[in-house]
Amino acid sequence: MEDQPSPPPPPPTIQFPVNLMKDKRKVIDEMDFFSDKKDGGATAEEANTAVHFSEPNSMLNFNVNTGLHLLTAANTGSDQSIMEEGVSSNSEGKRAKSELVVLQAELERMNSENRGLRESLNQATNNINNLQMHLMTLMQQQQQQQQQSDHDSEDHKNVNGNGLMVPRQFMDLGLAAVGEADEASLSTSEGRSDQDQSPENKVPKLGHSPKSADQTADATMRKARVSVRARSEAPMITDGCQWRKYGQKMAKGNPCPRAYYRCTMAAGCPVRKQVQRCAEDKTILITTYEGNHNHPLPPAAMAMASTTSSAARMLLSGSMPSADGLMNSNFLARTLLPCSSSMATISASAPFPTVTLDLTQSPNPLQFPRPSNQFPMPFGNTPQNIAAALPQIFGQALYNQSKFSGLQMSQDMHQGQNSQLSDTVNALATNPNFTAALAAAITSLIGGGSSPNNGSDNNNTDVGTTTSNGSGNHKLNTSPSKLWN
DNA sequence: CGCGTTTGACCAGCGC
DNA sequence: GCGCTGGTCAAACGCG
Repeated sequence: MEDQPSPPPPPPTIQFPVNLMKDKRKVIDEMDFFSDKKDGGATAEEANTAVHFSEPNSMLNFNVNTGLHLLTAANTGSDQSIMEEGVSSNSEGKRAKSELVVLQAELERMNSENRGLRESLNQATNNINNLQMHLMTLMQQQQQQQQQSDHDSEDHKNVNGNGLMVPRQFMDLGLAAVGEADEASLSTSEGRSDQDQSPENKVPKLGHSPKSADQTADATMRKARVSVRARSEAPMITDGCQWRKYGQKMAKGNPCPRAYYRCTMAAGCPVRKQVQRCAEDKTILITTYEGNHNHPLPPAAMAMASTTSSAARMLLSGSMPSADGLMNSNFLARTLLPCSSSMATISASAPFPTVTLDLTQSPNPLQFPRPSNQFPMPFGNTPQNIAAALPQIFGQALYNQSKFSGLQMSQDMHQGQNSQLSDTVNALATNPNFTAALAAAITSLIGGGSSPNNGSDNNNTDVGTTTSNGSGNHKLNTSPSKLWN
């Protein structure tokens, strides 16, 4: 795929730079800095940035200082030019020129600051990714150990008695290539259909030969859904994909119509989503995803795909007909957010098994020490960004959950056997890096989500989408009332 | 004129 | 079989 270029225009497939570049509020702020006369605002912004990311301050300062240095140089130059102009007798022209030079210097300074901030953003993003990868690595190591023990116990099968579920299948799922490899791994390399899909674990009416197992897996995956609840006044959340609306229906029991969208990033992509406002609280936007993308995805979309596929897999793998076998939401919640609960719930009573990620709840349960300000960058504060960033936070967690749930089932919830896993989870949960990053991100998301100002249409920042994504969303934005009635 | 949205029609599944 | 509901299709429409 296209590696992200870093030219000034926002790369079409990368979320964060797009956010940064397109966040109009940010631009306005910068404009304010500009007009306010340099130091005040910019310094505050930089300071906040440094605090937020707990990045090596030196690095940030270095970046910023670079900008300031350039500014200083520019100013120096301007001073010189002013001095030179001063030799001439035309004071009016001199003043005008000096103003122009000052403005140019300001512009240059702002550009430098933008560069610095962008670099900070990239660093923060990398840090987040690194943390996720680190977490993944730990999980996989843990999982491999668990596998081995399970494998040993398999030799003495039924010693454990239950042998309900073998978590192995979860392990092989790579998060790295969620996009296209997602489906591939799902249908091919996992080889899960034969083992994992033991009759009692299968989704009803599915499962035959290995070949058909692929198809059934797809079909099943398409049945599994991930629902995201987020407060947003925008008609649709932006999640990194391009969507085309193909229908709208009035759903029973809800005065708000339900809109149907199809992924248009690739021909034949089976992914669909439904967007509907909550009947009780119309500020809550419920977006339900279904299916797996059959094409490469931008990072933001990959995150969402990760979420959906992970959730689907979780459902699939734990897919016993009964709900109780499927989900132990307490465990899931605990796994997901050790300091919170009930942000992720799973419903088996729905027509299709559905994972619901609820971002509408108060951030209070999160007791992480949070940065003084919100994570400013990768996910700005907008509802769209919230939704876009959400899977990045939860996708991994859900993915882990899927493994945990499988483990849990396989071990029949014996705490003794889970202790190792719990230790890992606890270790991760108490890892300052992990918790700080997670907390900052989540609090940012939730805090932003509940912010009343965020739903304004000008927040249609096309988070991480290809630039043309705006077209669909934009049009919807122009007539949000349609979805509201 | 192309593309995306709108919207009524159509179809399938389900319960009675 | 009938009606209800959810989901999809496709012609009409609107916008840039």
